Amino acid sequence: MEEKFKLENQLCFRLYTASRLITKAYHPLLSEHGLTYPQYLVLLVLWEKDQQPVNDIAKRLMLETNTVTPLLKRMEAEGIVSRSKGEKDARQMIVKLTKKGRNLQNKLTDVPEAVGYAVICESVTPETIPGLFGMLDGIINQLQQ
Amino acid sequence: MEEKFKLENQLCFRLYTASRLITKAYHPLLSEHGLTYPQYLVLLVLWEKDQQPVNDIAKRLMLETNTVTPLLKRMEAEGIVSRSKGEKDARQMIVKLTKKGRNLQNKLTDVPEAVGYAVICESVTPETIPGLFGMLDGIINQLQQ
DNA sequence: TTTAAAAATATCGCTTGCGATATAAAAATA
DNA sequence: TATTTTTATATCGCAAGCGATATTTTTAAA
Repeated sequence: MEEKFKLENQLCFRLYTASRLITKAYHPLLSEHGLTYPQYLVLLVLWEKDQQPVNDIAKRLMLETNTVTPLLKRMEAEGIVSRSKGEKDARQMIVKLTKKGRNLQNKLTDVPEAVGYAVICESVTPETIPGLFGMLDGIINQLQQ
Repeated sequence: MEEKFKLENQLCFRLYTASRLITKAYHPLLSEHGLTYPQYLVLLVLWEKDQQPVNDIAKRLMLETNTVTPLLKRMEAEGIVSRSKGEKDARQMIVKLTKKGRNLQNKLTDVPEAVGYAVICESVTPETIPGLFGMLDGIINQLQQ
């Protein structure tokens, strides 16, 4: 068997696994409030800046609109956001936090820290994380053509 | 807005995005041969060691069997693997490469290198990758309780 | 040896994620 | 102004992922 095909030598498999496992770590913290991880990401975006068109949210999360649109519809059904046609540009759908969506920030105040602690280990510490961020950002930049 | 909720400070979002984008980079190389990325991972596992029960494959990929079973069924339908009941243990399903499944290794010989080159950038080089692997392995170890 | 517990798969239901494509509105061009 | 192109969303179909649960077989315990 050639080295290049070994699972241990695959960067992608590590990223894929690490990503899935962290998302899993979020699960109990988020599902308690009826949220999924991608929905939480949408909230992070809207808490930073409310009232954004679908496209801006999708770009920020580097997702396609055909992923984000149904996601937002489910969040609308949950009463977390509202969606309304843009006034200047009738093509746009402006997404806005409801009171419930805003209040979730207080309820989730411990989540970032809890997950942060969960990943701390010998090779991942406050000192090494900036380097990790830099490499992941490098990969992301390289791949978003 | 608190720092802890900013998208830029989230490790998970970076992993999630990097993982998705690399998987996307694989897509044209794999779909050409009728494969998806998770199916390619199953092939990596079986090329290393053929004839494995579902559970061993799932453990190796750190996926649940309820993800792997349908995946393997689709691969069986494509004629890439065969599935048969274990002889010693009738609960097991032994997964075996077909000739087509084995031959795919030759057809995909350029894939690992192609994707490897695609991610090389200033912060991700042959010198820094071992450090990145170490940190991702640390996270993975930490999270698989 | 019955019975209970554990292990290996599988089924179900739901949310993502995305390629391909459609629709409607705005912008650019003729 | 009429037409074409671009942009913003949305729809469709399919393959993951996974929590919850069911089924079958094996192992352990009573």
